[in-house]
Amino acid sequence: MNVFAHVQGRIVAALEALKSEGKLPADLSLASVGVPDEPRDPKHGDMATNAALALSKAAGMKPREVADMLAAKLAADPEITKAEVAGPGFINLTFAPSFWHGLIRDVLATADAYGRSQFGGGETVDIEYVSANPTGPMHIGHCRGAVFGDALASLLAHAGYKVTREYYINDAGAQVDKLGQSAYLRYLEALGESIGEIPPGLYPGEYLKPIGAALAKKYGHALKQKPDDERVAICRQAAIDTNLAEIKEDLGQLGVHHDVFFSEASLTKGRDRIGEAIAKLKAKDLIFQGALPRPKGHDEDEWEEREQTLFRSTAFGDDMDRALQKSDGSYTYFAGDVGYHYDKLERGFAHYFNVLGADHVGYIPRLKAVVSALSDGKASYATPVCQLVKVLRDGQPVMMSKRAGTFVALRDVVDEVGKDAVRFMMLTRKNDSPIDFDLKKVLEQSKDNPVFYVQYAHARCASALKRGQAEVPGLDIAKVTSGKGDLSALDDPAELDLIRQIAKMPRMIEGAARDREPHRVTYYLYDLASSFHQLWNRGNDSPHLRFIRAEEPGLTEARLTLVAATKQVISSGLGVLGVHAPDELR
RNA sequence: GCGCCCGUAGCUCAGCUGGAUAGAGCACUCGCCUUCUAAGCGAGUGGUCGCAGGUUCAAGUCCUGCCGGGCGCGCCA
Repeated sequence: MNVFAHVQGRIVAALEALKSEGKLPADLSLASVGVPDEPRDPKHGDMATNAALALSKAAGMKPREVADMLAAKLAADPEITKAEVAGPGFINLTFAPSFWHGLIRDVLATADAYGRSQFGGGETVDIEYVSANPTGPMHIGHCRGAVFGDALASLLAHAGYKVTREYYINDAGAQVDKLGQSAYLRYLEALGESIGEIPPGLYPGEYLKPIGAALAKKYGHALKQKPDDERVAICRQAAIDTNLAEIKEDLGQLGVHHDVFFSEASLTKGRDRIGEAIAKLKAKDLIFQGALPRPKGHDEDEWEEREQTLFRSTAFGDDMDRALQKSDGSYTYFAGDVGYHYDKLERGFAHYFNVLGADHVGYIPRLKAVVSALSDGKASYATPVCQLVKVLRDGQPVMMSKRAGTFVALRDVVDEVGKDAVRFMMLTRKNDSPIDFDLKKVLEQSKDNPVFYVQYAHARCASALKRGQAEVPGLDIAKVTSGKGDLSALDDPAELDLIRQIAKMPRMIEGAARDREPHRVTYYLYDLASSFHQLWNRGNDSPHLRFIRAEEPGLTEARLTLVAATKQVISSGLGVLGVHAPDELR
């Protein structure tokens, strides 16, 4: 149950009643009546609605006038104990404790389904993320997009969308040819030949050595006899396969899984989807032969004008038209993306997401142009950008340089701090803000470390339930965890605060899904954990507030039911983030 | 030069469909352990929400301009 939507329904019903009583104009549109909000100041009650303010103009009445009528109507609702008009025309609502107790029962009855919604209406969504080139291991820079894309995917799934997670493999083009050449050198090396330095432009990484060794084992000296392009093709495929397997393993350790791995090379196998896409664009008069203008910031003498096949992306707001074929006639990388998006559109999703790294922002206008052109502007296509991750150790930047081979491998980080910490920390910022990721801090077991703080709250819940069962003889734990017990003893303001926090989850999920902001889940969980820790510690100063009161089984039952509901919400919230909710911390 | 993003407390950042007195953590000051985990909790100090206009009953939030910072910008991938 989403209590905010629930109360909105009550408000609309009250307004309809006023309309039929002739107290409000019968033709008054209630579309501007929003979801009630939680007031900033708790003294203002549990929820506030600005309905009177929003309607007064259309109703031709003073805001206070509308508010007074509406408040009187709402006060008659048995769940509402107080409906007061305040300020310019807000109505502050206070609910009976039984209203909140019902929510707790609902949480436990629906369990993991609490917080889920039908917001997405079963619409299909395709999310492309990671798509790291299979030319080497994953490094820390890839991991933010991986975690963000994965969390966004499960968030949307939670909010009622049907989600496909997709990875685009760049296994065609010049870079993978260079990869093949590099692997061939490592193969020669494995056969005992002296290869010297890896030439500039090729991949010098150590990770190609085992690939070369495997090739040497499989082919012996036979590869050397084959023609150049054939042996490079063999080495290329071997390197791609191995690298991709490594990438999948790295992603698996991070808890990231894709439904579809789409090969760039496959675009022109069987059917030539690049050609088909270009033909389709050509029919729309968006393809032409021409020369690109010299971009600003380039000297005239280093600029050579060339005639080539271009896509008219300027018709869609891009800075310049984009090349589809190189001067030698082969496709550009962009042409591959044209074919790929053509294929995606053909598969027919309601929404498309393409999670990109900060270094790809310049690429966005042409992607949007292609999708818009191919779908006649009909496709819903978004390209969330993940900003850079700055890796620190104890406040000091960890130097990263591909050339020096000192980039931070994703696997090393996951091995060092664990999947949960990496995932949670990557979601503690909006995707378009840069992140500082401190390897030391995420291992701290303290309040400074939000991962720990939230997991600790969950562990405390588990501990309280366990002890309750052991220490309170008459306690029926099944009654507690199913929410079937008597909750009337839950009336302390601190307890009701925690319940109100729990009540926010469904709305939070919908808002986060609507705005594609998984980071809101982490903030929510932090706040929820904070409310729980607060209540727990109230028991230090005021023993009568402790969850477990051996001499009062009824009270214990009610309080532990609240604990069980808290545990449930933390657990399913962490589930959206792909972070484990442990029953105890070591 | 152009495009995108960011600018909120000393620092790092939240702020949801515009709503009442702008929030959290860190840092700083003070208080709390014979306790269901003090691996924590409470209180206090601290802000012209970059600047200037505009829309609105109401702007940190929407619009315009400017200032400052980040990223990107030919057939690379």
